[in-house]
Order: sequence, then C-alpha cells, then structure tokens
Amino acid sequence: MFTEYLNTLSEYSPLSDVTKSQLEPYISVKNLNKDDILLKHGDVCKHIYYVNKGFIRIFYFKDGKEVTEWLTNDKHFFFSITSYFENSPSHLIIEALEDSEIIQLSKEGIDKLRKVNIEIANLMIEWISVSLVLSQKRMDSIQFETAKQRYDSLLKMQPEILNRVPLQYIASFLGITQETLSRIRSKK
Amino acid sequence: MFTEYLNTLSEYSPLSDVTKSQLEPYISVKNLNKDDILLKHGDVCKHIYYVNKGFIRIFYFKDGKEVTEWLTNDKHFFFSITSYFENSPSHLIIEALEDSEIIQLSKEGIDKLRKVNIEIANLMIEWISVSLVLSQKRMDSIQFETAKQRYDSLLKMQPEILNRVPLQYIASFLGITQETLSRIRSKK
DNA sequence: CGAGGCCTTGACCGCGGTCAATGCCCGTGG
DNA sequence: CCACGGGCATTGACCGCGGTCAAGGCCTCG
Repeated sequence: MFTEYLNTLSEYSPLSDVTKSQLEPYISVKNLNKDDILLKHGDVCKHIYYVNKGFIRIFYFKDGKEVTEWLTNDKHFFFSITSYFENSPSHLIIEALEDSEIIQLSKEGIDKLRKVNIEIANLMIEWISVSLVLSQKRMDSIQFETAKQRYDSLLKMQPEILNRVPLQYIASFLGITQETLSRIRSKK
Repeated sequence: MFTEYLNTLSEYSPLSDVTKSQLEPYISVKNLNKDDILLKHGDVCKHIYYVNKGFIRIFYFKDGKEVTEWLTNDKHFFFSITSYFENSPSHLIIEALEDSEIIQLSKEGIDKLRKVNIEIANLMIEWISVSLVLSQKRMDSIQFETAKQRYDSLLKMQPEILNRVPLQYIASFLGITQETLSRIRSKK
C-alpha cells in the first residue's frame, strides 16, 4: 500500500521500512471531482497533502475578492502553512480544478511520530526547509520582478498550466489582475 | 556557560540537560563593533545566530543598490535562509548597526546532532516553522499593504527601531525608497 | 570652514489597478 | 436548430502609488 508515495517521501529524507510501516496508518486517499473543496474556510488544516493526479488551487477571500495563493499539479506536496502550524482556522480554501487524486498524511500522525522517530523528524525538517526557501524566493519575485517577468518565468516553469487553469486564477497567482495579464499576453 | 541562551532555545522546544551539554561545544560568542561584517557576500552561512545585544542588518546588492532584507535587535534569532539550507554562497551580507554581541550555533553541530538527537530535530522543526509562518506573513504584507500601512505596523511592532536604524535602511526593509518613506513621514 | 553623509522636497512618469463596455464561447431550453 | 444567457477574456479610459532623477537643506566631524 502507498509504496510509490512512501518512496517519494524517502527522496526528501531516507526512511527505513519500519518507519514506513509506522506512517501507513496515517495515510489516506481522497478522490475529488472538479470543483470539489478539499479544505473549507474556517477548517483547521490537519494534513499534508500530495497531488497524485490532478490540479489544485489554494485561495482565499480578500475584500470580497478571490486571491489565488498557490496552484499545483501532479506530484507535488502542499498544505495551508499558517493553519497547519498555528492550528488556527484556515483563511485559505483548497479546491480541485480537475478531477484529482490526493494522498493525505495526517498532522496527528506526523506530530505523534516526529517526537519519537528521528527519521520522521528529519523528513519534516527537509520538507519545511524546502518550503521556506521557496517562500523566500517567491517574496523576492513579487517584490522585484515586473508582472511580465513573473508571467514569463511561470510559463517556463509550468508551461502546461495555460491549458489547465483559467487565466483569472493565473493572474491572481501572479499577484496581478485579470486585465493586466490580458494586456501582457496581447503584447507578444 | 550559555545557560541563558540554552534556556531560550528550550522555549522553542524542550531540551534535556544531556542535550544542552551536547550543544555546548558548538556554541560560541562573537563580539562585533558597529559596522563590522558578520557574514560576507560569497561566504556560506554556517551558523544560526542570536542577537544577545545590539542591532543587526541583513542586506544584499540588487543592481548596484543595497536592499535591506531584515533588521533585528536584541533577543532574536536570524540566519541567511537560502545560503544555510542550500549550502550556497550567500548573496546576503550581515552587518552590525551597533556594537553587538552575537551567539552562534554552528550548522555543522546542528546537522550532526539532529540526525541522532530527536530533541534537536524537533527544535529545528519549531524554528523553521516559525520562520515559515513569518515569511508567509511578510509576503502578504508586501503584496497587499500600502507603504504607509507597512510603516505604521513596523512602528507599532518595533517603535525603538526609529532611534537605532537610519531611515534609508528602514525604507529598504519596508520595500520602498528613501524618498517615499520621507514623504510618508512628513504627512502626519 | 568645508566635505560628505543623510534626509527632504519637487517634477515627472510608468506600472498596474479600477470601472465599464464589449467580445467570445458554450451549454441549455424553447 | 437557433436564440439567449452566463462565464470568461479582452480592450479602453482614467488614475494613483511609488519609482527615478536632481537639487537643496542640515549635521557632524576632521
């Protein structure tokens, strides 16, 4: 069960077979249809998720408007950082943009195991340090790159996003309005 | 030795006496005069630092101009995130804005111990997750708040910063130019 | 007293936001 | 099968925040 998933975890930090079997009880699969909600506003994020198949959007409402915080497709991990760590009701909403298969690892399990299993503690360290570096880089790009530069590098990193995600979400993810994205795209 | 410092560490995640004594050999103190450089451009960040006394600025050069990435005073931890985790030459420079006393914990020690000592692994998790939440909040503020809002909340959080840090550094830390900060300040 | 660092002030401008109108595509029902 | 309505994207007019460049004021220190 979950062999492929557990191997993916091991790539971050090696896990012994014993550790893998300790994790198993805390892993489950969730199948979502397009437009299904994985995490509602106000819920506490109690899992670290992995997109086995599909496309996921994380967003929230700001002054009545949707702000897309993250877009992620196959084979990536994600979770609501603040809600997860602070155990606070999430202002983020997680939804499926396509029919998706999500593998989830429960926070309850992670927190229990990381106190006694050092492999899991170190997995956690690798995981969140990658997120931290990513978060820093994203901040840098929002602060110093123009909207066009951000769009261009998104296209380079994830070209398939254009066919799978509505432009309004991409715009919001880039930190700009739909109109601005449209103007950027028309000039080239 | 370093009792107070070790107790501060314990506040993040409890450390037994055994663990504390394991950490000791990797702790050292560095005294800096005003304008001294703690980490040069191109060096790899090999410590997690703690300001016991003084004021620290982290900055880098962007198109020939200094960008202040972080300002921190007494009783806070800091390090060059990307350089530390990716073991890459730092594009950041760390300098003392006042005579300062820095306590440093070596990465070599942390990495050695966290593989075998679960208390230290968990300390590291608490540490990084705090940074991660902070980083997310900072991104949010850069993306959605106006320069004035950011200035006002900085004043609320760290009022003493005004007396201890030149305005040009504060401006850059807020993500704006010196001129814009000056205009904000003159209107009130 | 003069030089240099730091801060302020003014003139100008461009990126990207807002609001509103229009275009385009597609699914549904008469 | 076509007509209409709604969701999504484009386009235009306008504007404000904050950046750039340049000049000038004010301290401090040699």
